[in-house]
Amino acid sequence: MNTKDSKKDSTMMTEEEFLAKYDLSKYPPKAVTVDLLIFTIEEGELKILLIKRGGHPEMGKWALPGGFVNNNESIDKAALRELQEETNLDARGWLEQLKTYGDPHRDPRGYVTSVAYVGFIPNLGEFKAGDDAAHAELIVVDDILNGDLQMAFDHKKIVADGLNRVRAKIEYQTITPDFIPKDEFTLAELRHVYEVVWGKKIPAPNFRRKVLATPGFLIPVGKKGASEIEGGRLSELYTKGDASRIYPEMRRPED
Amino acid sequence: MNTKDSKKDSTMMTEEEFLAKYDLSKYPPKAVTVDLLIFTIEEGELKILLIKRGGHPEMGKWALPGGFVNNNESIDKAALRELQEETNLDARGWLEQLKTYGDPHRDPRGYVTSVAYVGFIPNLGEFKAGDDAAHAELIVVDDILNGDLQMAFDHKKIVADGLNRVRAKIEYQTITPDFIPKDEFTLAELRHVYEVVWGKKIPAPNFRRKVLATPGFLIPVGKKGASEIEGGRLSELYTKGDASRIYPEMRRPED
DNA sequence: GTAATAGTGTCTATAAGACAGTATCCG
DNA sequence: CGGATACTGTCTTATAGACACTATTAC
Repeated sequence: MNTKDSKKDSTMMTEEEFLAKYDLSKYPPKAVTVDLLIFTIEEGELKILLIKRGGHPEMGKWALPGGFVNNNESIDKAALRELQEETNLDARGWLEQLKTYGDPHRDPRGYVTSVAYVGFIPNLGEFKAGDDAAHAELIVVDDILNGDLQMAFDHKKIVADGLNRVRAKIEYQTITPDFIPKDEFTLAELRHVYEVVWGKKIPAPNFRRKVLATPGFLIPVGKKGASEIEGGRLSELYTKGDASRIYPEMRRPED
Repeated sequence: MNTKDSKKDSTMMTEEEFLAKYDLSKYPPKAVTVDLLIFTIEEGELKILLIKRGGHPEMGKWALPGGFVNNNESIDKAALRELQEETNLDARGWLEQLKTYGDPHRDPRGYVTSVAYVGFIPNLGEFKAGDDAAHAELIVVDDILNGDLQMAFDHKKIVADGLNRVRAKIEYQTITPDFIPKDEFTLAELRHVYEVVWGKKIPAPNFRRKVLATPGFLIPVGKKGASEIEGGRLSELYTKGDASRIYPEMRRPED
């Protein structure tokens, strides 16, 4: 680490240029926001929390909830704060960074850099009533991607990216129990999460074999629980275990 | 899409408040940078391009190459531009967004939001000589993570995240041919890429079976090529096919 | 009883791990 | 020829797909 040497080597850039290059004030400042993709399952359908824009631009169109990152908080922290404001819930379930979108033309007001987060909150319908949530609604994801719903900015693309992430993530991470609004659940309820997220039916016996063969995924409670739908045999209840990976991955049906 | 209705529903926020909330000038501007994690294989070792900092802060420590995002370019475009400046190469191989790091305290000069990109450039040693590359060097990744090399800011953490991404990515994406500096290559050379990135030995016969069983991964050229190392039988040459996924994934040895 | 769902068992196909044995090259 | 690497074949084990069959519940 001989800094003297490294300075002398700098034939292609003087120290002055180096400092100028790293002077924050000389470089174009940008707005940094977080956008939240909050998935939930309601009435057997995969939905996402959207807000109908009341101001311009893009007035009347649907947008992802979110807001600006303050100077005294990390981006992750800003995402959790916005989540709390939008849903009245602390981070239950699961929340992680998806991707950052930045382009001169995605917002007409200026260069907005927006860091998108994906999350999953069970039972969201009961809780959404935050300050900012006046216009908030749960919208069926399929209607966003394949319907004629008007989405603001590039938010339709972000929803598509987020859905891909969730669908891929549940193949190898044991996060699906967090998508169920109860601590104790049946295998049918867990299977239902996979079926709704993937939009595919899964053969029950093979699903059972796979999840029970993954050590630490599920812990049997020893009690029987009622099926959600009437009729049929009572089923065993399970809790989430401490394993985080499913290996080999859970396979997603093809068609 | 009745905008009149949605305005009337807005009991918790007036239109004025809404506009104020979305006025860019009222929110804290931040510097946005891109950081590049450029991996390469040189002399059988996995290395990454680093720059020894000639200015303060963190003078004398090693940092990821990168720079500020201009107002007339997207973040992706800025990453490609910096790549060109640092390596004198257009985007060969593979480059994708990794993650965004933003925290009030990660840079002492102010709130710097930095969008990290991971990439892989074969044969980098021959090309790195860009304007900004005066202090650039290829550093063995293991020395960064497990050695006593001094890294600036949170860049050690970013390198760790990037390595995990690359290691996971080559399990299911057919990007490894891009890590070889030739269009026509042998199976041993491809296997070598996996072994260096994972830091694990792979049984050759099983590797061969797996990659050849993946349709569209490799196309036999019909010629024989010399092994890199002296001695031994000549091997068949292959080109990259048009498949992008390996399914089921290539498994990474455990120990 | 019937209808409906939970759970078991099994047969088959696919894929991975391990490794012996053969082929082809260099010197 | 020997040494080295490329390639083939095969046996075993693990896992997935398909699906028949039994068990337990509500009515």
